[in-house]
Amino acid sequence: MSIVDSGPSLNSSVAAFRRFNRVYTRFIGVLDEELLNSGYSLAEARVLYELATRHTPTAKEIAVALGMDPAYLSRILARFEKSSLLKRTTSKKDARSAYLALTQKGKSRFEKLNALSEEQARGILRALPPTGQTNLIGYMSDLERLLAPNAQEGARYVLRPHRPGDMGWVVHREGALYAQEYGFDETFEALVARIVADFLTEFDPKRERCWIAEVNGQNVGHIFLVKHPTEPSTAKLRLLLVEPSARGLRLGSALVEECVNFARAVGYKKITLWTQSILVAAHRIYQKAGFRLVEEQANCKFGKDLVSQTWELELTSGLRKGERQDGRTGRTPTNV
Amino acid sequence: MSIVDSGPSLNSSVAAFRRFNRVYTRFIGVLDEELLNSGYSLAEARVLYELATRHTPTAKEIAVALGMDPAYLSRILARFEKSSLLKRTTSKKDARSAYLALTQKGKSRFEKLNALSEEQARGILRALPPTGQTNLIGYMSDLERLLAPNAQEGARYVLRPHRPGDMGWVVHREGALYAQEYGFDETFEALVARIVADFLTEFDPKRERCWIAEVNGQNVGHIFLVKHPTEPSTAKLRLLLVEPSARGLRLGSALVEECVNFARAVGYKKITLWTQSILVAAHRIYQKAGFRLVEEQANCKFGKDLVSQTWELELTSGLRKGERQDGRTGRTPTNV
DNA sequence: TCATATTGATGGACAATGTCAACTACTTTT
DNA sequence: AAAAGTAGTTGACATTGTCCATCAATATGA
Repeated sequence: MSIVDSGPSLNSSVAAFRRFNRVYTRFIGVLDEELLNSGYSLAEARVLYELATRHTPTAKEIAVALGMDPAYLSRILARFEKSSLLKRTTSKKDARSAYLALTQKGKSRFEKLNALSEEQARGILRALPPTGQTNLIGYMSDLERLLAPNAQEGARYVLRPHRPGDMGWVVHREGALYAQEYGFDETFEALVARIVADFLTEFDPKRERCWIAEVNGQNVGHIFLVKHPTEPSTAKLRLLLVEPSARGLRLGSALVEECVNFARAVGYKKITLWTQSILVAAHRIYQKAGFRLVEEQANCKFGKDLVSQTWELELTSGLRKGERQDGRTGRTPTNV
Repeated sequence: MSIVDSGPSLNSSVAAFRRFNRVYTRFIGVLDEELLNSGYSLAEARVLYELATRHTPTAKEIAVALGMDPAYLSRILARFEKSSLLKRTTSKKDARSAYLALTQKGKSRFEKLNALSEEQARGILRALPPTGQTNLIGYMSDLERLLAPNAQEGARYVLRPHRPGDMGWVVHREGALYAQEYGFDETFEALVARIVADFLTEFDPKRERCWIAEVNGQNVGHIFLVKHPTEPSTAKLRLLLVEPSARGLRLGSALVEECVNFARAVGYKKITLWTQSILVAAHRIYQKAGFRLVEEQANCKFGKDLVSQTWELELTSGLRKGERQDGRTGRTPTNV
């Protein structure tokens, strides 16, 4: 067929790109159709959304945001005002424009519409298997980032304690990621499984903790702080991981910092951690947090020749959160 | 802000999903706007596209594909015919419908439009760095696959052996699902973690196996067959799970059948399994596969009062795949 | 076999959606 | 202070899409 491109990869990328646009146009069309039962047209619904989510916008602002004809918008706004969903206040700075704000009634109408759309989205997400859900959201935010690189602010992470299923997820990601990036074999995944099993069965909430990092409701990283098996005043930091998709958020440092603060708060005198020499990105994080490399040892593990390392951080020095031991800041430790 | 949901993670997934839809709606809008200089309306362009890429479609076919009002389509087609872009041939099978085909002129018009859209796509892709390009296309086709799962096939599953990361996934889903549906506590997840750790470290490929079920590339179920710890001629079936999203595909039976066939093939005489009385759906599957309940025992596990069960299947009877021991078929076992 | 749906396609009427250009009332620039 | 520009509005109008009724052909079934 002559329409279908042939040849090298840009062409087939173009074809894939266009096909996706067709499919997604259709998909959005179906979503929108369902929302049309709400009594508002699509254009109205979008305007309502912008009105509700912005702080006293002007008409211009909304027209630009939605790529909408100002005349058309003007009429929609007039309609909203007439049915008292909207109040306009003429700007004092520029008497030509007016600040727009929803009335109580307008807000409640929006809430209804919003709930409808949310319910719809929820339905779609629930119909997918959990990995499908995670992937969907992941791909979407990746795409979004590629298409609108400026509006990045959406990527804020949240740290939370572990929940049922999280330990399995930890094993899953450690196993998959280290196999993919460093060729570790399945004995590594088995080791992680044992570590988390022990963590769960011997968990001491007062002196141990796991943090899970989420972005957009998806797990993107984790870290553990556990008691040292023999030394009561020493804690072990374990299983630090940050998903490739979440790199660049300083999430690794945030996780380590969280651990160190907790360890200090519950009275540990020292934190040790065990890692591999090839995990260079992690070393920078440990270093910045004040850990020092104290031991190296070559060994053959996880199907690879590796050099394992032990790092330590003394907590007795009176250093506070944010201060460094690596000498890169000029500040001297002060009192506690 | 009152629109932004708070609370558990499905909500923030929903928010991400909706945000993406807004962003992409806008993006497609911009793309479409540019194409409007071609002299054809959006609807016309889409119809033209369908006409060009299908083999002598009927109007119905196109209306369905585009989710379009048949009357509206009818008018567009009439316009096309009038400007001789289109030829209609009344069907001999059904004189109500007509086969549609572009004329030479129609094809050339389409080519122009197509070239325009292709140029546009090319422009967008070229503006991205090469990795961005690859990623974009990758994310798009992944998304597509998730949203429009293989239409003609329906939901077909694939069974495959385990890969790195799969054991973690097993723990994750067992932990999350049993916590959610039956309120099991974290000791259950710990138990599963130990089981899979042992499976990995003592794995005997000749006599043991794990099957992972996939639908659309997403894990949706699993099962394990392992050696009995003491009886060499006995196998243990473990960790059968089917995701809620994949129920109704007879996946559970397929997984058990796979296990039983494998056990028979490598010479086991008996399969036992350990389960809980509350897992009723699974029992039907075991029963259908010929297992019999041989023992029940009340105990307190996983934070619940439970009755655990042992089921057995004898493999010595010469039964073959597909035959039953429950007497529901009239067939008598034949030779093997 | 004959009455009764059902289906594919179309036309009329009409509502909704969107566009263009002109205009008002202001603000900024020079 | 004139000229140019901007936010918002209005009228006229074209486009786009929807609903309903209808027609002819076909399928269904007592």
